[in-house]
Amino acid sequence: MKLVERKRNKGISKNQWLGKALELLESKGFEAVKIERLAKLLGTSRSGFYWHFKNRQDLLQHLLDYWVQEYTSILIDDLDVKKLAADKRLLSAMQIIKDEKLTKYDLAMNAWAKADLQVYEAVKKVIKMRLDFSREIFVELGFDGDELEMRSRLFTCYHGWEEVTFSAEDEEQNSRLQKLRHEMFTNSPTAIHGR
Amino acid sequence: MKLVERKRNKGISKNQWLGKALELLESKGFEAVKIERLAKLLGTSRSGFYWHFKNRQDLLQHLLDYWVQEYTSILIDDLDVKKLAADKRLLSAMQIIKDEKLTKYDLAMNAWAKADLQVYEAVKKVIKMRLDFSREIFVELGFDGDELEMRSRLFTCYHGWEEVTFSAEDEEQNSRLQKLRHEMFTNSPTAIHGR
DNA sequence: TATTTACTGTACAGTTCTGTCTAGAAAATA
DNA sequence: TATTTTCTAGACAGAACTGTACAGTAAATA
Repeated sequence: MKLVERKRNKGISKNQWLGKALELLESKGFEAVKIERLAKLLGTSRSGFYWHFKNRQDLLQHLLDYWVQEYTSILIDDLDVKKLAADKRLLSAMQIIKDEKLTKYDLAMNAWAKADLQVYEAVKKVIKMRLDFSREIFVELGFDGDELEMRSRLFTCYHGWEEVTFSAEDEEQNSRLQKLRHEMFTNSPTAIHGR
Repeated sequence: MKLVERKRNKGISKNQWLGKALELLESKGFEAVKIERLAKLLGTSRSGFYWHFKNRQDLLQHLLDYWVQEYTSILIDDLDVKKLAADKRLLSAMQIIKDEKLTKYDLAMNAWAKADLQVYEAVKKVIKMRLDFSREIFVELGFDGDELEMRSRLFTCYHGWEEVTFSAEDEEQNSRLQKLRHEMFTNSPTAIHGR
């Protein structure tokens, strides 16, 4: 499923409605995703909307499905990434999350999840997928028990929220910090060698 | 400024409007903070609202001010915390953030910031305050340069989003993980002793 | 060519919200 | 006791939004 692409018919396609909805979801939150606003932004009337979707809830369900598919599997199921050794995989993941903006809709989805149980379940599932991905890496790197869990959480949480939290001003510094973070995460267990 | 407290008059006080608004902001997002809904939830008509606030924007401004004051300074300006040595201060901060739920409104505020420049500025300021707080600790612990920056960001980001990202099921495990995290953060520099 | 698919525009009824105004009323203060 | 403060209720006009219905149209397909 690729948004934006058209079936060379004439009017506003389903994907164009979804695309604009996603845009609005990100910039103004889910409560701002109004059919009337979408229509105005697309320069059309609302009637076409109801040809594609049953109602507003139906649209939101589609948005959720799209997000779960395109912003989680894309990294986790990437065959090229899977082939890599654990520490290269960790570095690669950091880079892909950044380059592909995989956390672009995380804020909106998490805020939405507070108000909608179905969204909450989806967000929970996505976090579990990401945690499992991280855990697999840290197991291969020789960690287990609390050490494994601590590192997986720290990695998952940081790379999920870095974009939201810090403005990416100094690209050169960010690249150095990423390398340092990678070293810290792949370092020998804190509990054994630490202190 | 304490919300909830009343001036033993009779009706719905300014703080009661603010309190309910904060509740709604957290659970449903800023777009859901509607005067009509607040009135219904408080069991009154909307007229009193306009006695306390100029309009909806005025209410939102008050919410923002309240958040900036009560959910950032409380830790950073805490005199008891300030007295502690750096590594104890780090541990203490972790605990206070959790116990006092200092990140309770972070999600809502960050989502709101996407749509409102004033909110964006406030959120940015809060992040800067937290980063400065962390940096001070890591300087005292002997870190500098990229190592200092990396640790400050990792700490600030993780403790800002832990609550949102992970469900706090196993309290005993969480406490062990917190200790491990503390050890990892206070460990000798990655770049020098690492590998 | 005839039919189906994929839409568009307009109109309607109904809900929820906004801000303003006016007429109170009870509690606090002078 | 008189006045001021702190509210409440109800009505109004208007904007924004919801979903439904219906008539029409251009492109794709049979």
